[in-house]
Amino acid sequence: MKIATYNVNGIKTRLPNLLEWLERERPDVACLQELKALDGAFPQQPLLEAGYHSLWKGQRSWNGVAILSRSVEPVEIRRELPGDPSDDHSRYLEAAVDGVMVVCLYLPNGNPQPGPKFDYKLAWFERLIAHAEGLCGSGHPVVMAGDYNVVPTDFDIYNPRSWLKDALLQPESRDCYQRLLQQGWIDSIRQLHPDQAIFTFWDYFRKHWERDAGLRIDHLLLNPRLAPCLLEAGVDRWVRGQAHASDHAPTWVKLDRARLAPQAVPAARKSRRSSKPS
DNA sequence: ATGGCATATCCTATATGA
Repeated sequence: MKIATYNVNGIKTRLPNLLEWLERERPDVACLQELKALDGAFPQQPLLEAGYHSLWKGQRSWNGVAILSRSVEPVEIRRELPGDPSDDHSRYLEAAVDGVMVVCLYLPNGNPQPGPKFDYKLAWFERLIAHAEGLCGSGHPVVMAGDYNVVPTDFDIYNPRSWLKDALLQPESRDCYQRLLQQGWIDSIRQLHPDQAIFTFWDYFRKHWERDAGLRIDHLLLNPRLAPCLLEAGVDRWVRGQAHASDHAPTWVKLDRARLAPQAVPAARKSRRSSKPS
């Protein structure tokens, strides 16, 4: 099972790139961010023709997230990150897909920093940490995939020098990310490639792509139940090199669900094992 | 301190992104 996350930076403009990627890489699940489109403008039909069911949550101009699934329909669990009913940004979707809980998130960028946007980023992150705690220990296999807008360490960027004041590298942002991992989540890419600089984003300026001057900000976190299934993790870099590309590349994991450990059976139920149903 | 580029919409100008 291949699960990917891809910040498309505008799904209307990016649809040809998205369809080409889906056709070539055939992910089973794709979490998309930055749709930048209203619900009614989501390209449901072209995606169905490409073999993908969709759940989506749009918004005019900004944000917007979707979960695509091949062969099976994703079952929606929630469309909002709990904790602030006044938050009207479309940044969160949660669904069950073929036995796996899939979270698709688009964490606020937070620039300029300091300021209200950075405060919003940290507040959103705190809400995520609070909600993720329950997901982590739920006993269900869970993947939290998305654009976290956090460069976890200086090893995850070509050169931190010109980004030191950026919201993506601030100690507060990194501390939130570490606190998430401390709950028990596995950072898939880092788990399998501890010594390799891997990037998922290259900005449009100053020939960053041509120079491979990138950042790692798109992450797939696995909870302890799902972590033993991790087989491979990587970035479809070729997508970033295409004409009219997003500034992000799709990032993915391959999972072997046969490795799912049997769930702990509560003692009260376990004791009934001997009484056969008639 | 600014800008480099790309997306969107209230589109020959401005807000946002990372």
